[in-house]
Amino acid sequence: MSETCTNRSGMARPDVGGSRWPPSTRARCSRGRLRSRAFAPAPCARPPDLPARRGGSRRDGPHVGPTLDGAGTGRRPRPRPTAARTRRRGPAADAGTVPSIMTSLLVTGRTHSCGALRADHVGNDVVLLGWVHRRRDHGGRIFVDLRDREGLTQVVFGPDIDAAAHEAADKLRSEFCIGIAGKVIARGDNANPNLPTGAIEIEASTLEIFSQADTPPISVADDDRIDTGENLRLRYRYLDLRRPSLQKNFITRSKIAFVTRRTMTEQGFLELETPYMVKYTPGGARNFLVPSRLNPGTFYALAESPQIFKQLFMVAGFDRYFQITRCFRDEDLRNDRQPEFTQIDVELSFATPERVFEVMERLVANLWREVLGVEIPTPLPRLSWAEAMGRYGSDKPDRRFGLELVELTAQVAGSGFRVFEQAACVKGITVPAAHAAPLTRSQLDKLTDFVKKRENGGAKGLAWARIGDDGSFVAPFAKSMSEAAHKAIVAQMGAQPGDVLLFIADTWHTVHQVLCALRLELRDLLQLVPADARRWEFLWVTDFPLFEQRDDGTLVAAHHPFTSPRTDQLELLHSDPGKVLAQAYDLVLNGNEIGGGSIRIHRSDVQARVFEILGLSQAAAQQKFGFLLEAFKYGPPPHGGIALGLDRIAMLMTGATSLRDVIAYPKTQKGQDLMTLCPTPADDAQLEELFIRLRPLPGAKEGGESTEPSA
RNA sequence: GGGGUGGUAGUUAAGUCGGUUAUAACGCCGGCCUGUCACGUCGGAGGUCGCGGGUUCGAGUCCCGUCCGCCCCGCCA
Repeated sequence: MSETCTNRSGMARPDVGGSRWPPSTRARCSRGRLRSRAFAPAPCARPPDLPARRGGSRRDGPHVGPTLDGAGTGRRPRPRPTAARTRRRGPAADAGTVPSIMTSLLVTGRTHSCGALRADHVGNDVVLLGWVHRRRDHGGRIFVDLRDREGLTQVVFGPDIDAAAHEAADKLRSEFCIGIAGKVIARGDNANPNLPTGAIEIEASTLEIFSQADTPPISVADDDRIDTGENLRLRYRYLDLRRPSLQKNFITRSKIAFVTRRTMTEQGFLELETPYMVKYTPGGARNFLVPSRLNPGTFYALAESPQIFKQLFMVAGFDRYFQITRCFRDEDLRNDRQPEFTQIDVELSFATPERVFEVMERLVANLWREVLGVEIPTPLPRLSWAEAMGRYGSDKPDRRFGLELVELTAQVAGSGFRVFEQAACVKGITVPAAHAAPLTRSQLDKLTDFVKKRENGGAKGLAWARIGDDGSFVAPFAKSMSEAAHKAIVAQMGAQPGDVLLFIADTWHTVHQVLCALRLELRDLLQLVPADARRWEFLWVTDFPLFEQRDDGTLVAAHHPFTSPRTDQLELLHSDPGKVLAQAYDLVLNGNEIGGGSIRIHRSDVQARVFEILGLSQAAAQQKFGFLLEAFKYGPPPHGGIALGLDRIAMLMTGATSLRDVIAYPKTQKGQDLMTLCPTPADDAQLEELFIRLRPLPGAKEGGESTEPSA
């Protein structure tokens, strides 16, 4: 990267060219004092009418709370907004003119949420507290949709209901935070069937404005109607989070956490905590580093996961552990990846894979039943890694649709078609006639381009065939291939008239990678999974390979180095370690990996052999994991566990399309928090205390530019 | 590190081949309105076209650089 010095300041002020703050705030800085006076609320003169006293209160005049212009007559000098950028709305109350809290509806408290009232409540005197969602002013009637996290309730103001409250309601604007007191009345013919509270409304006798609001940069009321840019949403995250759709997500997320805690506790698991600041572990995901002031020159790492600590809990005899915990990984972000994320972390002693599955299946069943009202049949289906790869080309197959991969290598041997004959592996997908209509010649050309792309696996090409109504085999390469091969392919793929057959011939790896990508592309292209279909295809993928081979031929742990081989394959560990299968498993939902785990090694001889295969010397293993190996000298129980990605589960359960919609304060793709403008350079004094000196930053000019934030 | 895509009023977007005063909707401000519920209606204000540089008589538009958002590869369970 060549932009880091400017980049450093850019981190502090992402939009270096423009002003960081919206015009309204700039206006506030220069004219705030004057404007504040104009909007100074009147002190509260008398206690509010409490609902119980409402009957006799109207004559006394309502408590109108602090109003915008005192008496609302505009007698106070009100500076005319002259500059283009001046906003109408000033900041909230000046200090010193805050109304006495003793007179506030705050003291009365709310009687109901804004989503609670129904026809049954007609006649009740109620107090509601919330935000102005929308205001509709008809002169003699002002309607306000009052919003809190539970819903919307229509409040109506009128001169005949309460003149002063009606007059004050004239000043209400979007997102003012207010309280109202009044009587629930039936709406009769005017009921709004689109609102759960639509059968009733509140005739407001009291209005209290807790705080005013500038015109918000994000329209809370329009919620899903306007797709506000991600940068604005993140800068004003607290407004974004006011949107009912996001509130729903976080209410769901909270339920998920609650049901998890209850279900795990019911199953005998203890909720135990592990440190976030831990020993740096090389390998795996990149760690965030935390310098230690008390130990100059040394660093903690932020935990990638509680992995080792939960295993030590097993050594400690806690038997069953779970934790809803944050994990930190300094890797590039994605739509479904954040640098800090939350895991449901689980470990149990005397574990077998089935015992882990049983526990997690109960959790899944409870979550879907209690959060979504959906029954998930258990046990969940299982598929070995080898079968998943063979049938779907993926270790996290989306099984909401078919299009399974069909092995054709044997069928095309000796077919005469060189492209197929010479390939190490040939596989195909059958697109049934019912879905094949969009696969026109030009569309097939596009799919050919698709499979050639590097990110999709980089196949050399896509071979296709169409089965004619008479069963004929129609393909560009048909004449290059024997009739017998046509028949063999059709038979193997179970092709019917009208079907379109797609083939990839290449290395085993390429064929599976490409067909996996192609399969998912066809899912979207042919709309094989309707977006509104709430289908939940869970799957355990089991028996992962213990090791993966790197390009240089060395083996690395596919899961992590403490993963146990299958007990029936300990011999292979010596004879052919590359073939050893692990007691490792993933939980997959609709093509998303939502969890993964393994049975751990508890035998020191097996662990030693695995380290040996990984090329880890005894000394190196001792240095990295000495404390764990030492612990395993003292009677470790056989154990294993799993971690579920809470964020991804929340994303799928809420139907959110991004992790950012289920994480309250997420980071951007560059890992920045646009609301707090983080990260920022550190004070030199702070660095000095840590004995840290910055190296020249990439792109820095000689002599170095200031890295101080310019804001 | 790489590929793609976007940045125009408070917001969401349009802006043709480089050419008059940069449009629209919503929002905002003022007036009217007693049954709306995305209220209606009349009037008004509102722009550093992300930023910097260049080409040109002339740049929102073309070129170079840069910042930021998003999607993806690499990376990462």
